[in-house]
Amino acid sequence: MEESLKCEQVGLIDELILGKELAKKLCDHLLPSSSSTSSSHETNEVLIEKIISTYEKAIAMLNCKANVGESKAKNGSKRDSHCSLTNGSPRSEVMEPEFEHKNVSKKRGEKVHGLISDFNLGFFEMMEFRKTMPRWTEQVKLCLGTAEGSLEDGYSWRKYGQKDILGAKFPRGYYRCTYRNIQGCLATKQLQKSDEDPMMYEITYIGRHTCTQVNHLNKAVVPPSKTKMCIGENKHQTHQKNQPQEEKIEQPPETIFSFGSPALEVKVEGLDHMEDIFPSFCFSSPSIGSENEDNNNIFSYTMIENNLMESFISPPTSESNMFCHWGSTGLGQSVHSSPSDITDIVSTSTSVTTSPIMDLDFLLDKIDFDIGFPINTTELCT
DNA sequence: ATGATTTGACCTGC
DNA sequence: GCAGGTCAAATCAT
Repeated sequence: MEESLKCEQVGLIDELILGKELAKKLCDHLLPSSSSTSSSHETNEVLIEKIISTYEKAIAMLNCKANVGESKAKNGSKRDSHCSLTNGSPRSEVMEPEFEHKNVSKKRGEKVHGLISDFNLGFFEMMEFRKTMPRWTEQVKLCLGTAEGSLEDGYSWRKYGQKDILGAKFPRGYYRCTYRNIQGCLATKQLQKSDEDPMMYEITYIGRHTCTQVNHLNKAVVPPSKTKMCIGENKHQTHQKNQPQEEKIEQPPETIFSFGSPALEVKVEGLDHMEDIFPSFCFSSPSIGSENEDNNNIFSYTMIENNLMESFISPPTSESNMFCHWGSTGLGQSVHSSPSDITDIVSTSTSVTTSPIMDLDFLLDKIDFDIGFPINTTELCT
């Protein structure tokens, strides 16, 4: 049993490595600076197909493993026998032909979800996954004249519920990633208005985004740093008037971020590791890169899959390629965006750049698990 | 017509 | 049994 698991794991790793190699090859073909600028279209197509096939195999392996494991693990549960490739919804039932339809809630069993997630986790894996999802809380203060919509964090959320919470004046809003069904992204957040200060919101994020949303790179909420971050030109006026900056700086592990607009102030709590939020985009600066290097190697498989596939398959809609340009040597590489660039980027969060394809250096760096964020946070904060 | 939000009902864990 | 979290039909907005 253990051996077969090992085999699967090795096979999975092999597939992923293969994908990486193929992506590199493709990069060589596509990069203008590469030796072979005369890229053969056919060859590129073949490489792309191979890459896709590689990741499909890897997914299949994961599915196989998941389906085998879950049926054993959850035999006692009311919801057993529902191991299928669902979109992750606990109440979604997409049955494989060989599975009996049992114990389906009268109401909710009626509607069978047609969408099968690319994420392809089995039902019970999903449940377990949710339990272990990273979870952190931010406190966001809105200033006067700022619409609630300004709480947006660069990700696209869809509200799926609202609930009165015991002891809270205001109901709690439940949001999930808009791309949940399309890309299987399980990220959710809960928005709770503070009792004391209606302008203060507590946002609880649950789970990482595995979807490909480019907006968040422009508006990213939480660039990891152990110190306060100020992005933008208003870095000295972005805090609550009655709260000195120094006081906040000395409050690790809570992290406070302010943005170009004075409208928002963000505190982050409950984070053990910054990579919990940005598994693929650890905002390490060259100056702090070394100490965070280990953490930066953490990379979500689904992020690889989603981003990579999206890059090759989807039409180029990237808004932030200039923001994501890594040097090919990886971690802590040269910053293509100067602090002033970043100011521009943040302040024009809705602008769209016209870079035709996702930067391949960027892609490769991700594949190399050497992810660094091109912001020198310490410079910005001084 | 399509997608997002609202809201009452349902499910689960404590 | 209760509270929190989620679903999904109904409704609203574009």
